[in-house]
Amino acid sequence: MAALQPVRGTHDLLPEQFIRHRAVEETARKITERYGYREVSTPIFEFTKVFSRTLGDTSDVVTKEMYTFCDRNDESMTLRPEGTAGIVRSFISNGLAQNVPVKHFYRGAMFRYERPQKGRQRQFHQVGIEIIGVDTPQADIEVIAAGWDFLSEIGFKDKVKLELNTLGDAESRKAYKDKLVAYLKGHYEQLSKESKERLEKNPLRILDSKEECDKPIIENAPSMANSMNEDSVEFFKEVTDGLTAIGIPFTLNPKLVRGLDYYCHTAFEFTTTELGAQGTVLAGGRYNGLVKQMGGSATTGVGWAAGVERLAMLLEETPEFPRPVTIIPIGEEANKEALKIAHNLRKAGFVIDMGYSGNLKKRMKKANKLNAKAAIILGGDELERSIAIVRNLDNGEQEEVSLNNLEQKIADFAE
RNA sequence: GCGGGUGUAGCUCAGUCGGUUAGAGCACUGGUUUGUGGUACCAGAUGUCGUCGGUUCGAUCCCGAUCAUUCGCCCCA
Repeated sequence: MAALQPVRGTHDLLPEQFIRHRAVEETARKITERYGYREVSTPIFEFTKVFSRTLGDTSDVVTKEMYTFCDRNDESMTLRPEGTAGIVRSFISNGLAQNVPVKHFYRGAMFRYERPQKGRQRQFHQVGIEIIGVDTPQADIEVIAAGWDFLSEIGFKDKVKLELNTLGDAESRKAYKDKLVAYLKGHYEQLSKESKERLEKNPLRILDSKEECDKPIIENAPSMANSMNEDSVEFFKEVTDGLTAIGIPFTLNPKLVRGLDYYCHTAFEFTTTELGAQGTVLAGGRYNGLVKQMGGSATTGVGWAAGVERLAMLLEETPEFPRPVTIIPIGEEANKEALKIAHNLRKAGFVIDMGYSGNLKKRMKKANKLNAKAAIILGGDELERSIAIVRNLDNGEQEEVSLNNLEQKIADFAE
């Protein structure tokens, strides 16, 4: 029993599920392509240090959620828990600093050892984009706009809400962090157990706490905005002005922070209330220090990632599979002929299904279940006369068609 | 990693206050219709009642563990 179960937190994607995933991924690819993002694929595993170095050694992702193993050469490898680190590594490995700005789209499986629940698997899929090498707020605006267009295109315009914040540049961020920690230490005893831990690891996260006892403390905490230096304020203003100019609605959320250490300046999150606790559907931000931190020359980046499973769940309708035309041969001779006919029709671009077994009735049923548009019935009698019966399965009308005209006839069903 | 719920047919779920042949709907198979689907009617098949252990004369039902799933915390896409 146990051996035949999929590993905890992993799932098979059968056709009905997969077609939803594909709709999400393809929409993302198509829309971001309009913005000039080109698809790339980086390995599903990397040297462990690619992630440990970049995600921050205190983040939960690195400390307890990575699938890390030693290969036969005793090198530490890790299944990627997110996409940005791999994209940045490939940016450096391939010397793409020559080609900035680099605009890449990616999709694929990510792995995190977490406790599974709705919208949270151990193997899950993300689509994402990164633009590397543009320092100005235009890139932030473009990236957010691409995300917004993508979500609108799959029909979630009214289901998601864009929240926005700025973490400021390194200087502002450090200044704020110091101020916040000093403040929180003054209220240490009243903090929740979780927040006491966070105070060491990632104090900004406390702003996001849902613990009741933390809330009044957070209310009166020094605000991030007051610690922003002039450059950071100006940068963020350009981002918000730009979004307003192109009509993308957003709400400012000064408590919005990022889980991974490499983010600065713009942080944004598209959330929904329809998925329970896992409401974040697409999130990202700017990461100015990341490329350098990984060993490249100082280059800035912005990007986002979206959870494919979460978006697929939000999809109201399952997209339709292409409707086939089913060929139903009866008898040995017809079987042989059907093989050729099917082959030719497929080469001509039609979706052709073949009824392989059972009597005519069974095969008709099967054709109907596959939502076939038509059935081509080919028996001994028909074969002798070089015709086939073409039956329209939507209205039940059928007619005899010469084998020579079959392709033309099937073309009538194309629409 | 922590706390709660759930686990019975392929799916959705009922049920047994612990008692010997465990049910329904949908789906499936066959038939009414021997070369014509969708509708209708008739008939049929299907379960180690998640797994392991305990209590008991007897456990699918009670207890424990375990696995999975789900909700929340945590974290995050």
